[in-house]
Amino acid sequence: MVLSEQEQIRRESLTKLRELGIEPFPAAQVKVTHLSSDVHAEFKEGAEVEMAGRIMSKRIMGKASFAELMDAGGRLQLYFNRDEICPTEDKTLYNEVFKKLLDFGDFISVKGKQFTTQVGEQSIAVKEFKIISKALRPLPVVKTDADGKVHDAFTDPEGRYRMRYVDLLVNDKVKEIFIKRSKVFASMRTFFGEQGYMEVETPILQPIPGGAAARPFITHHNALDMEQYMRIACELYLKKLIVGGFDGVFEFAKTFRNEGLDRTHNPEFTMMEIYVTYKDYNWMMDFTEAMLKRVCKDVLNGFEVKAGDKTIDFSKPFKRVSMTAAIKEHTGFDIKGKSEEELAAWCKANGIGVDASMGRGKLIDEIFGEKCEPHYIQPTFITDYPIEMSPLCKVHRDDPTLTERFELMVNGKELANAYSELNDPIDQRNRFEQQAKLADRGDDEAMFIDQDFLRALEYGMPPTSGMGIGIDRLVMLLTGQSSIQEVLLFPQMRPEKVEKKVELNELETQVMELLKKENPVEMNLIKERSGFSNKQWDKTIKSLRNHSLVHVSKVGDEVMVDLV
RNA sequence: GAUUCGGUAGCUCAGCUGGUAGAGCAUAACACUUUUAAUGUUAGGGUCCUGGGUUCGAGCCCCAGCCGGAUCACCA
Repeated sequence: MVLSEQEQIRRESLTKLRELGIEPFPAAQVKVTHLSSDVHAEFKEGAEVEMAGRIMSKRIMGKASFAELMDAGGRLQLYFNRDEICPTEDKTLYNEVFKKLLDFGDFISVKGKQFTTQVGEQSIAVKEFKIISKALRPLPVVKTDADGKVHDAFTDPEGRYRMRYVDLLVNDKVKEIFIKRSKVFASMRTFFGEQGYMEVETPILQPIPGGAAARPFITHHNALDMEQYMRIACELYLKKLIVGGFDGVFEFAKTFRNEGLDRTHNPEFTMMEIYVTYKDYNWMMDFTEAMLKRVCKDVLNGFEVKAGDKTIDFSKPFKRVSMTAAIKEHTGFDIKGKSEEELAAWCKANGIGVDASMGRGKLIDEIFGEKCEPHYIQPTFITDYPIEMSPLCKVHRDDPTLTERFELMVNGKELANAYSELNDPIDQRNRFEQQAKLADRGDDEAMFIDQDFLRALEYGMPPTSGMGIGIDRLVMLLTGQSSIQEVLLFPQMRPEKVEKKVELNELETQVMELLKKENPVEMNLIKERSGFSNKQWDKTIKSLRNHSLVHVSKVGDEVMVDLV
C-alpha cells in the first residue's frame, strides 16, 4: 500500500506516542458530562466539564492554543495553555503531544472549565486531556469564515456518497438531513401508535414477489434449493395479517426493485405501508392528510417546504380531484365513456406516444402523467383510477370502470398511493388472471398469482383501506433535496476499482530479465536492447521505479539503471 | 440505455498553440500566552483516472475503456 506523505506522518506520530508511553487507542471507557450543545445551551462560567470528541482544528500561538472539538452535539472551542496542561517542569504533553502529535481528526477526552474568551466565545479551558483514538487519514479541511461562508467544502458527489462517514463529519448540513429522516420515522410511529396500530415485520425474502408491478431481484436459497425474490412490496403479507385479525398494521419496509438508478430511484428504498380495517379510501385521505401534517409539525416545526422556486404548503386542506376531472381540467378532454380507440386517437393528436399494447387504463394513465401530473404542486389527492391499473383495489362503488384508489401528488410527483382494498376473493382471482394474460403477452411487470394470498382472502378479509408512502421521496421533500442519494446514507454505487496489483506487466518483466543479466547498466543501452518505443520505455521504467524495483542515477553524462 | 460535462497534491480548483506541473487550505520546521478562514518566515508533497495511438515531445490532440454528475429515455 502506498501511503501519502500525510498518512506516513500520522503513522509516525502514532509510533512516537507509544514511545512516550501513551496508548493512542486506549480501552477504558470515557467519562462525558457535557456535549458541546449542552455547554452552549446552559453556559456557566467556571463550571467543570468532561467531554470527548474529535479535534477539527488547531490554532497554536506559542504557549497557548485554541482547538475546536466536535462531538454529537456540535462544535465547541477548547483553550489549551501550556502551563495549565503541564504544571511541572516537563512540558512534553503540551509541546510534543498536543502541538505535534495530535492531528486534525483525532479523538480526545478533556477535563476543564467553562469560560468566555476576550472575543466573547464560549470555550473550555482545558486542564487535562487524553488522546483516545487516532485518525490515520487526514480529513478534508473545510473552513467557515466569519460570514458563515464555507470554503473548500468536500463537494465531490462520488467521494461524498462512497465515504459518507467523511461527508457527515465535514459537511454539517448533511447530518441535519439524516436527523430529519430519523424524525420522520419517529413521528409516523408515534402517530400510528396513538391510534393503536401495530408495527410488524414481514418477509423480505419471498417465494413470489407480490403487491406491485416491478422487476424483482432474484436470489437462491441453498438449503431449500429454490429461487427467492427480494420483496417489491409488502402489501400481500400485511393483508394476510388483517385476515389474521389485527385491526391496523404497518411496516417500514426496505424494498427492492431491479430497475435503473437515477435522481429519484435507488434499487433499495424505503416504503411505509399501513392497513386499517373497516375503513375506505375516503377515510384514508383524511388519515394521510393528518399524518403528513403531524410529520411536518414534528420534523420541521412548520408546514412550508421549499422545492426549487416553489413553496409547498401542507397546512391547508389537501384538494381532492378525480382523475377524470383532472384530465378534463387540464386538457378539456372528457375521458368518461370513451373507448380505447377514441383515447388512443386523442393521444396521437396531442403528442402522446402510444403503442398497440396499451389498454384503456394505460392510455388514461399516460394522459394524466403527461398533461396533468406536473400541475399538482400543492398536496392534492387524485382519485378514482381506471380499473386496469389497479389489480388489488376495490371497484368504485359508483362506476365499474374505476377503482377506489387515490394517489397523493406533491410537487408534481406521486408521494403516496392508497386503496379501498379488494377483499372479494373471486374478483381478486379474476384480476390476477387478467394480469397473467398480460404476462403471457410479454408484460414482464405483470403481477404473479399468489395462491396463498387468495386462500387468505377466501377465509375472509374485512373491509380495509391501505396506504403506501415512499419515505425517501417524503424526506427529499421535507429536506429540499432533489436527489435521492442525498437522503440515503449509503446510496447504491458501482464498486470502486480494486487497488492496482503489484504484479508486473509483460514489458516490465522483460526489463527485469535484462537487468538480471547485466546490472547496473547504462540506460540507453538497455533501452536499445529492449526494443521498446520511447513511450513504452518511459512508462515501464517509471513504473518499475514506482514499485521501488529499480534505481536510476546519473553518473557523469551517463544515466545508470540499477536493481534495488 | 442515449447525450453531455468532469476525473490534476490529503481537500477545493487553475493550467499556455502540445515544450521542465501551479495556487489556496492541509502537512513539516521555526516564531508567537485569548485566537477563530489566527498570523509571519521557510520547506516538502504528483501514477495529471486507465490502456493504446499521433508527435522529436502529450495533463492538453485522437481512439477505446473505467468511475462520477447533470439531462433525457425506461420504470407501479
